[in-house]
Amino acid sequence: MGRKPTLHSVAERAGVSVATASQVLRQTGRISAATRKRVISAAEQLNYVRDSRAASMRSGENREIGLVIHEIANPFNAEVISGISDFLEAEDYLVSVLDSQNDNKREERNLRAFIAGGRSGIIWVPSADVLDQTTRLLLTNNVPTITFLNSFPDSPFDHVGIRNARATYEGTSHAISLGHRKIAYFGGTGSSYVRRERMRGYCEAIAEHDLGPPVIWDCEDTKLAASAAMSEFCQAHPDITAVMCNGDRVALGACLSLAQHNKAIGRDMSVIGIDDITDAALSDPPLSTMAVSPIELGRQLARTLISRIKSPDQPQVHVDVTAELMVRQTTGAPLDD
Amino acid sequence: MGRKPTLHSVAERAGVSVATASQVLRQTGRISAATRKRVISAAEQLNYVRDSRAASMRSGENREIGLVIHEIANPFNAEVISGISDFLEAEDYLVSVLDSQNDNKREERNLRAFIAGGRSGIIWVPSADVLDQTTRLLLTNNVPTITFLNSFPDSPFDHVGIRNARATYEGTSHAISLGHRKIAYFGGTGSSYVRRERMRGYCEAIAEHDLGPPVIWDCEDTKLAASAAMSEFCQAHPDITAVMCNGDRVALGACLSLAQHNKAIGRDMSVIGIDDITDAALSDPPLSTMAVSPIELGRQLARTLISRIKSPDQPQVHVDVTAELMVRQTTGAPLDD
DNA sequence: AAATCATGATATAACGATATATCAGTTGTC
DNA sequence: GACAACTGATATATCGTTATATCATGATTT
Repeated sequence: MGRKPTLHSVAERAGVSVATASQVLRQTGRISAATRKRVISAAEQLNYVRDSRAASMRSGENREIGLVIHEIANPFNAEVISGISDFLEAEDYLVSVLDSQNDNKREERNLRAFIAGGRSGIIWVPSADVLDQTTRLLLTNNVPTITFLNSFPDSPFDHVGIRNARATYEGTSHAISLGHRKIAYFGGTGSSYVRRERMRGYCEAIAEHDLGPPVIWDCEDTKLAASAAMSEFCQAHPDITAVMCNGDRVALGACLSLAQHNKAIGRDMSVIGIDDITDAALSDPPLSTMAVSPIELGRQLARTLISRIKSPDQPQVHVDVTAELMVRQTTGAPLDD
Repeated sequence: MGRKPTLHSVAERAGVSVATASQVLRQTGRISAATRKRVISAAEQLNYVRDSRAASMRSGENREIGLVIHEIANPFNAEVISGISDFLEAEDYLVSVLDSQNDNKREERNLRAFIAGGRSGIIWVPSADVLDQTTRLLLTNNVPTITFLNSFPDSPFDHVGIRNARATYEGTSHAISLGHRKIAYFGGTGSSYVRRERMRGYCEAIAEHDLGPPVIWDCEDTKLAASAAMSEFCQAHPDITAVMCNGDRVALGACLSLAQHNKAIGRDMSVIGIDDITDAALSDPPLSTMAVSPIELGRQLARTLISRIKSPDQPQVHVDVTAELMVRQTTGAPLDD
C-alpha cells in the first residue's frame, strides 16, 4: 500500500469517471442508485479520505476554523476551547488550535499558518502586544477574524469577550457591601485591554464610595507568582482587608500564601476572583468569584463568527458576556480593629 | 482589497513570471540580486502569504503536524502540548491541536481531518476505546503516526509514553518503605492501556511484600469525582493508610476530601500521585508524586516522529520515559494503631 | 418521424502553488 | 569562429479536487 488512495483510484475501481465519483461523494448531481452504490463501496474498500486541500482550493469552501490562543495551559482558556468546539462542531466546522505562548512573533507565525491554510475563519486571543503587521496580514488576506477575550487599540475585528469593567466593579462592590474599606486590585502585569478594563471597574467602585486612592499590586498571572506576591503584599499593606484579583488563578495563588501564613481567608483577608474555573469551587476554601460561562462564550463566539462569514461586509460587532457574582467562602465581613 | 494576493499578483507587480517569483520566495534556483529584491518588496507590499494547500499539494512537503488529544482541559495534557510544540517548532514544524473529548467518534473525525489536510505526521493520544476502522484509515493513507501516552492492543504505531508500571511500582514501594501495609490503588475507570499498566505496577509491589489482595477503587478522572469517591472510600476501607493514585488530578481531589473531613494528610492517610502537574507543588499540602518531565516527553516525541517521517520503513519504535519519585508532604509514616 | 426533454454520465478547465525542462544571451575554451 | 558551459529567466505540466459545459441515450411530445 505504497501511496494513499485518491479520487482517481476510487473512480477506477468503481469503473466510472472522477467527475462521477466526486459527485457521488458530495451527494450532488444526477446519479443512478447503482453507480452510487459502486462508488461508495469502492471508497470504503480503499479507505479513501478526500484531500481537503484540493477540495477547498477548488471550491473555495473550507469548513475549518483556526483558533490562536496565547496559553493553552491556562485552565480558563482550556475550558472555553471545549465550549467553542462544541458550538462550531454543531455547525459542521472543525476547530484547530495553535498556542502562541504569549509571544507576538509566534502569534504572527500561527495566524500566518491559518491564512496560508485557507481557513474560513479565525478566532484569536490577541497577546498583550500585537504587532502592526499582524493586523495588516489578516485584513489584506481577507479572512473573517474575531478577537476573543482580549483586544487591542483600534482593532478592526469583531470581538467577543467579558464585561470586564462591570465584573470587577461588582466584585469590588460585593466587598464594600460586606463592610470592607481598604480594598486592593491584585495581580496581572502590564496593560492589556482586559486588565485595563478590569482595573477601571475596580477604580470606579472604590471612587464611588470614597475609599481613597486605588492600590494596585502587579504579579505574573500564575499561581506560583501570585503566592509569592501575596506574601510581599501583606507586608507592604497590612491594612488592606480584601483583594479583587485579576483572575481565578491569581486568586487561588493568593489563597495558598494566606493559608501558609495562617491567615483566615474570608476573615483576615477576603479574596475575589474572576472566571470561575473548575478549581475555584474545588479549592479549600472554595473561591468567591465573578463567574463567566464558557458555554455562553462559546455560543456567542460561534454565532458572531458564522454571521461574519456569511456576510463579510456587515459593520463591526462587539459582544460582551456578563459575569455573575458567585459567593463562596473566601469573602466575608472584615474583622473589627 | 477584494481578494487575497496570490503568487500571480506578486509576480505581476514585480514584472516577472510566477516561476521566478516562486523561486525567489523559496530561495532556490538562480536569480539575480536585482529581481530578487523586486519580488520580495512586491510580496511585502501586498502582504502576500503563500497558500500552503497549493504548495504542499504540489511539493508533497507539508511541515505541519497534527496532534489529537482526548482532553485539552486536562492540565497534564496542556503542559505536555507546550513541550511538544517547543521541540517540533525548533525543527520548523507547526503543531495544531484537535480535542476529541474522549469520544471515539470525534477522535476518528479529527484524525480524518488531519489525513485530509495532508499533515506530514500525526501525534495521537488514543481514547480508551479506539475504533478498528480508525487504525485502518491511518495505515492505508500512509501517514506517519505516533501514539502518545496511551496505546491499544496490537497497535502498529510508534509509541512514546511513560513507564507506567514502574512508576506505580515505585510509588507503592515508597509507601511500603514508610511502613504502610494497607495500600489501595485509587482512581480511574475502565481499562485503558495506561491504567492497566499502572495497576499492574501497584499489584506487583504489594504482591512482592505479601500485603494481601489488591484493593482498587474506581472513580472518574476529575478532581470533583475523586473528592466524592474518597469520602466513600474511607467509609468502605477504614483500615487503608495509603493510596497510590491514578494521576495527580485524582490525588488532589482525594486530598480535598480528606482535608474536609479533617484527616491529617500524610499521617492519617498518605497520598501519591503521578505526573507532577504544576498544581501538585502548589497545593496544600504539596503533593508527593511520580514526576514526569513534559520537556523529556516532548523531546522523545519529536525525535521519534521526525525519525519516522524521514525513514517510513524502519521497524516500530517504543520509547518510555521514566517517572521520578518526588517526595513532598502528602506521604509519611502511618500512625500506630 | 422530427423535435423536445430528461437522465445519467463524462470531458475539461480551473484553484495556486512547485518541479522540470527549456530557452535566449553571455562568457569561455581550443 | 565553432562549440561548450554558464547565467538568469520562463513555459509548461502537475498535485487532487470541484464547477461547468457537454454529450449520448432513451423517453415523451407534437
